[in-house]
Amino acid sequence: MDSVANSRMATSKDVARRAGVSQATVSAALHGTRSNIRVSEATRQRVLAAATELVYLPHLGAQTLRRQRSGIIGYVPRFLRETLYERPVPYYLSTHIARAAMHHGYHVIEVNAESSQTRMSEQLIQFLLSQRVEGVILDAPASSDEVRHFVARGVPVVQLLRPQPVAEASTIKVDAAQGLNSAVDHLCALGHTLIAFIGTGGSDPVDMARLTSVRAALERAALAMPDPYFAFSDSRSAEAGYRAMRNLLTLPEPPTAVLIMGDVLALGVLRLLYEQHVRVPDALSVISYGNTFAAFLSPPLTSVGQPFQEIGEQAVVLLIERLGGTTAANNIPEHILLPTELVLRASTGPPARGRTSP
Amino acid sequence: MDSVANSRMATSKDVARRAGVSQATVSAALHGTRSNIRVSEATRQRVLAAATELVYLPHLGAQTLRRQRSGIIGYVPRFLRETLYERPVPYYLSTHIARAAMHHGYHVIEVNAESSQTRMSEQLIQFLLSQRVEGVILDAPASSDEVRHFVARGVPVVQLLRPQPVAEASTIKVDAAQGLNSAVDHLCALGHTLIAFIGTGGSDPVDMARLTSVRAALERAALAMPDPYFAFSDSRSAEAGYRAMRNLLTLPEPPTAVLIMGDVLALGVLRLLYEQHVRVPDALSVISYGNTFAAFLSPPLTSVGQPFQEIGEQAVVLLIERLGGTTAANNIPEHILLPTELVLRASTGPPARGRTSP
DNA sequence: TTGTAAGCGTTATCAG
DNA sequence: CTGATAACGCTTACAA
Repeated sequence: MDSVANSRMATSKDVARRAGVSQATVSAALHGTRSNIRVSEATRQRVLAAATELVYLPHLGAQTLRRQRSGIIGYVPRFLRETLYERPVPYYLSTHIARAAMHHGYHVIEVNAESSQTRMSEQLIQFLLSQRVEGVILDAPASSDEVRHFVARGVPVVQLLRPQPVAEASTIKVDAAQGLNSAVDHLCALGHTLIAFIGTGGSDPVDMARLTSVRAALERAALAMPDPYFAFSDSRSAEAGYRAMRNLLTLPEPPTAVLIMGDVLALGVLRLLYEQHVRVPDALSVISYGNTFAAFLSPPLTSVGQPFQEIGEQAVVLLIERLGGTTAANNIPEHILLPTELVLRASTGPPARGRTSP
Repeated sequence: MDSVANSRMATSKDVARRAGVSQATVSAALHGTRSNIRVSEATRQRVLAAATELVYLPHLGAQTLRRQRSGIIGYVPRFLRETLYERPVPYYLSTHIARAAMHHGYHVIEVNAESSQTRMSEQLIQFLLSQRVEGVILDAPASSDEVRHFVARGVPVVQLLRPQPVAEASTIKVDAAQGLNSAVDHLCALGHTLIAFIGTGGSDPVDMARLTSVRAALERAALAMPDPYFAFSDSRSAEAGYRAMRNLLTLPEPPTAVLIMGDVLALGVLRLLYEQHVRVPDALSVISYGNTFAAFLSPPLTSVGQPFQEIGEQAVVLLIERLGGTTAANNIPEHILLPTELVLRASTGPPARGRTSP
């Protein structure tokens, strides 16, 4: 049991009294060399001892108030839902961001309750601003207004993966091309000639880039597939994947391989295939884009992987670089494009010899 | 574009000046009736207008300093890892906790980077304490020391799911019995007589309670299974599930149904079954305990569900109740036991007539 | 109904 | 090398 008990927590004044020094000395002693004030080793030890005895912990609010910085960066994952499968990406980023930030002496506050009511989201953004975060990382922000909430107040922003067009914000995107090229090449090398595509249609630049990459890779392999082999879903849900795959199986010549633009879509695809007794990869090869939980499915999916750790770390670095500049000094946004990479697993193999159906 | 620009954020003094009133009036006006000071509707409007024009947001640090409370509760998920599948529970709780807290006028700070080095965890706990959280919710704390870090400083604690024995902390547990009873009954009603069990051995009270519940239910159904049908794994990982299931399939009379004490274990089981061409539920019925992502697997698993929303909400309620008492008044810990419930899906069916193997 | 002033816990400046 | 002192932004007695 500690002697402090549950009364009021110890303050630096308490530590000062106990060590027989002034409050200022306590502050200097605890911040080591970071302060330009020097304190003798003897008193330094005395202060440290007093601090541990009183289990002293600085009051972050007071610190933030006095220095003009909080040492906190905000992280806003988007489209969080009840279930992890609906949007798994933010979860992965979260730990990498927190870890990287800590490494640089920052803490992360993540805003964690998404709801259909925008009001709540605004409340959460205000929470970050009221905490005086020094910068924020926004994962696929829903609107450019959301980004501007921060930039308008001079808070540096890094957008991830699906950025809004806001000039003042840095971005980190992922280049789908390499990974998808390798995916197509991989399927061709296995001997596939009937390759289908499942993805969201829409005009989102990220989605369009993926489609373009796949089309280009197929053409390069002299395998341009006719339109019916491209299934465009209206959402990224598992159900959409289920429906898309069902349609593809009704084609006169069903595909022997399918490229799916998202692990969640793939979830639905696998469910349909299981129901219909279509074995993977014996009767159909499957590759997903994302590699969030692809490794954990049955069978484990060959997948185009995104470098989540890099994304998280770079996001922190980009942000912290900008915090160095005193005012609007070298406060210019940067843009990073990170490569993707094919991860081979058990869901791809050579096409079946005869017919594909059960 | 806002007029504030990126200089320094507006303070209540700025608002006061702009509205032509004193700082105190601003405070009173913004906190409505919560302050016992009344302010005329006219000036109130003037203050509000000024505040919005300046996009004023209070400085949480200053507020925390002055009132002696932060309005923040901490949440510490445990055993977070890189991948969500290794411990999916915290993720579910997170949004429910945040939502419930906000509903009660609190914010949640979640500590998000777990690492093998304990040092980092301590840093994160100190972050919460330095933020002067008013209470914390600990999900399955790793050690009782971790709990005591908080109670020793008079910070109320609610432990979830796998509590440590610390008298001062409230707990929320789930009662596996009902759900597991229903699970066994469900399998019996379908005609199963060879039911296997996969779970961690160990002496953890939660694990033991689950095993006891299953044993009792089986006996009540006059179906006490011999020892080889109980597979005890050394971990809760997918690999452990994979190995356990592989062993069960080598039994002279393989089971026609299996109860798995965790969705992650089930992940490995499904992978093995897929590899071995054992169809679910045709050749083997599968029920998992947990219902975290059971719905998303192929086939969707019948699962014993835990009431995550309730757990999150109750945790917040338990905490906030204790914050009301001024000092060590009615500051007594409470203990809640919530029921579990069987959720039927596609992974259970009648046993196969003939032999079970491919 | 409103303004004045003090103080929450820290740190930075300035004397000693 | 160390001690006073002021100030960060806010709320709350208390006075007007």
